[in-house]
Amino acid sequence: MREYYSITELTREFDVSTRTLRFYEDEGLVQPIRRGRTRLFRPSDRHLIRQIMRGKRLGFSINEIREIIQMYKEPPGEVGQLKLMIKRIEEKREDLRQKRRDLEETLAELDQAEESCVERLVELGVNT
Amino acid sequence: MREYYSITELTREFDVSTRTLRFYEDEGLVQPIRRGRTRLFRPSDRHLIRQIMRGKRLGFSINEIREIIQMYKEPPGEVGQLKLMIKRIEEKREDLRQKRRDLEETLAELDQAEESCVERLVELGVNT
DNA sequence: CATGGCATTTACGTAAAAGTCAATTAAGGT
DNA sequence: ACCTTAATTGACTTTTACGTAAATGCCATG
Repeated sequence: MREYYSITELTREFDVSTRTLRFYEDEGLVQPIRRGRTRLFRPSDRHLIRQIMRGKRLGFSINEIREIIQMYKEPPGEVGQLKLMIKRIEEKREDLRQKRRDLEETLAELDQAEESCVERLVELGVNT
Repeated sequence: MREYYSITELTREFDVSTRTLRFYEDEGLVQPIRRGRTRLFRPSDRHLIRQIMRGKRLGFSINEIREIIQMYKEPPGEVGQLKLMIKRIEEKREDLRQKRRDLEETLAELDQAEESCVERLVELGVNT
């Protein structure tokens, strides 16, 4: 496992701009350490970026992503906090399950759409 | 099946503002007919709104949603167009499959996070 | 030491997707 | 006819998530 990644390495890996990664730092989503002024991203930062990108693809806002990332961290020590966190995790999961239903429905409709197209091609006597 | 829906009925059903529905009309996503100045939404418009909301929850932009909606429409008559559409549909499906992978991974991590919390509670001797 | 090539900071810009507000207008009840 | 309520329009504003440009720093290499 590499110790550090440069900002440009990560921009290439995740296909984002340096501006974006600095923006995530401003937002407190990642905390690369500094050597002088240059940022050194650790594997943990890299993993966070991976999670951020996943969240983005799923249409979560930065704030939602921040919430989700909180959930991946060490569970809190206090009982009330723990119960609260479990509740929030359950909410997010419900959110994701809704997305999954949306996703399956959309996929199904696209399947149908494609079938119509293929049928149409057959009608037109195209050799598939 | 109802013939027409008023704008406010639909704002209630989908929990959006009138501004939003008018915005979608401006964007050409729905075309309610008019009686005088008031909009009458047909079941097809209602269905479109349902699809729009689904797309939004999945993080698609208005433009992407517009593209997807195009795909649900009648397939074009020309062979080249048909093949192009099939290609685009396949692309969107790949997009959705990626989202599905993201979703499953996120769900799995949340499962793990919750488990950690529950374990923690047990350690603290909380009667679950 | 000058050149090239990333990095950084600061500051301003912008597109998307609505929200908000004010001024009208139309429709329905009494 | 009048009043109220709901709907419309248009203009302006806001938020999010970065983009972009300018000025400058750091450092390796010829």
